[in-house]
Amino acid sequence: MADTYEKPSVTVDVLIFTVQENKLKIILVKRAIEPFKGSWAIPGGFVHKNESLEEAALRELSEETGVRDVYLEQLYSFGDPKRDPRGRVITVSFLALLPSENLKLKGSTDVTDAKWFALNELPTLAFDHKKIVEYALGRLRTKIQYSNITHGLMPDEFRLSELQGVYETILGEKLDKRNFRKKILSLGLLKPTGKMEVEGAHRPAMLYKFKTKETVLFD
Amino acid sequence: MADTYEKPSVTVDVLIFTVQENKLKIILVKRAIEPFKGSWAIPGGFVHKNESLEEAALRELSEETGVRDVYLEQLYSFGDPKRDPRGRVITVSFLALLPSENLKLKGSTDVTDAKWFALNELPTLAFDHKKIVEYALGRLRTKIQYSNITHGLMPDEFRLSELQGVYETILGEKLDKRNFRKKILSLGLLKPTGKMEVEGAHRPAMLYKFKTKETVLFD
DNA sequence: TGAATAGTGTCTTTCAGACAATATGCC
DNA sequence: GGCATATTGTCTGAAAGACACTATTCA
Repeated sequence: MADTYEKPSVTVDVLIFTVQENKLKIILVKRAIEPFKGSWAIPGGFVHKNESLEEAALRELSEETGVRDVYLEQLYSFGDPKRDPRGRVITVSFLALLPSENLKLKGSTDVTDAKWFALNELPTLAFDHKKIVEYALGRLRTKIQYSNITHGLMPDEFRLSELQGVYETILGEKLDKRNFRKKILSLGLLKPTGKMEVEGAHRPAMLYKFKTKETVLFD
Repeated sequence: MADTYEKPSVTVDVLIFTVQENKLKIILVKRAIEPFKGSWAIPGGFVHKNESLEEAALRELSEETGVRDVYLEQLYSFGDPKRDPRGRVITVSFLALLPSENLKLKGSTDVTDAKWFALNELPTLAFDHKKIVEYALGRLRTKIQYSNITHGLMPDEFRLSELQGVYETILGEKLDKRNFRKKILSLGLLKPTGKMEVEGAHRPAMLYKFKTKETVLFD
C-alpha cells in the first residue's frame, strides 16, 4: 500500500516557439545523460519545493533564453506511468512565445546544447516529447484564431505583412491580404505608430503595435 | 539542494457535472479529516504508482458514482506551493459529465458524505477548490459552444427541448427555440429516432439521439 | 521603367439573431 | 374547448471569403 502511494517526480516542460524566416521554430536541448542521451528534448526540469508550476516554467524559460517577460500558458499534464524509463515522472507542459528578435540562446547550463528547430524539420525526440509538441502545436493553431496571442511572437513594432506572415506560418496556409488586414484592424487591437519602415526598393510600410499586452479572446 | 527537489504529492480532482431540474450540479464530498474537516471539497485522491492521470480520475469517478463510461477531459493543473497546508500537493483537475439519469451516488468510501450541489448554491469549499470549480465552469461554458460535449449530459434519447434546456442551464440564458433547433440540427450530429415521447397533456415530441459518442469540435 | 511590396473596396454568400403562428395530444 | 408543449420559416444585419488594381520607393 505504501508502494501504491509512492510520490512521483513532477517536472515542467516548456515549449518555446518563435517565428523566424517564415518558419515556426521551437527550442530543443540535447540530452547529456541517459536515458535518451544524445537525443533532443523539450527543455524542462523538476519543480522546486517552493515555486509554483508557472514559476518553475519561467525559471526553465529563463535558463534557456535569459528572457522572462514573455507569453506563458499552461498546456496539459502528461502522466503515463511509463513515459520515463527511470521511474514515475509527471510533467506539466507550458507554451511560451518569443518575438523573433530574442533568438540568441544562453550558454547552456545543465545541458550540452540548445538549438532552434523548424517544426517541419524536427529530429527524433526523447520520451513522449513528440506527442507533447503536437499537442502544443494544435493549441497554438487553434488559439491564434480566436485570440491575440500572436503579440507574443511579434516585436514591439511591426508591419501588417509581417503579422500576416506569422499567421500564415502557424496555420500553414496563405491568407488573402485584403481580408486579413480588414479583419485584424477591425478587432481594434492594433494601432499605427505613424512611423514608416523603409526596407528596400519598394513602398515603405506603416509600423503597427499592439494596444495591449493582455491576452484578448475574440467573440 | 536535496530539499529543493523533494517530491510533491500528486492528486487528481474530478469535477463531476450533471444537469437536473434545470440546474447545473456538481458532486462534492464532505471532508472527514483535517485540514478543512467538515468542509466540502471536490472529490479526488492521490495518483497511484501504476496508473495514468486519466486512470486515476476514472477511479475516483467510479468510487463516487459507480460509473466509468462517461465523458472525461483533463482541465488544468494547480500547483501553488501553499494550496495544501499539509505540504506540497499538485493536483490535476478533470471534468466529467454525467447524464441526468445516473444520479445515485454510491455509499461513500473514504469520505463521510457525497452530495450533489447546484452551482449557484455552493457551500464554502476547502483548499483552492473554489478557483478550480470556477475554472471548470468556464471551460464547460466555452466548450459547449463549439463542441458536442453536451452528449455527455444527455440520456441516450431525448427531446430537443431537453437539450435546449441543458444549454440554457449551462449558459445561464434563454435561447430562441427556432434558432436553437435550426442550429443544432444543421450540425448534423443528431438523428431522430422515429419514436415519439408522450409525456403529458400536450403534443408529443420526437426523440433524438447523438449519431456519435465521439467529441466533435465545430468549425 | 521595372521590380518589389503597400494599400485599398465591392460583391456574394453564409451565419446569427429577431420574430409568431399553427399542430397535436390530453383533459 | 382549453391547456401545454412541439414544430416550422422569413427577414435582416454582420461577418467571411473571393477577387484586382493603384501607390510608392529604389535601383
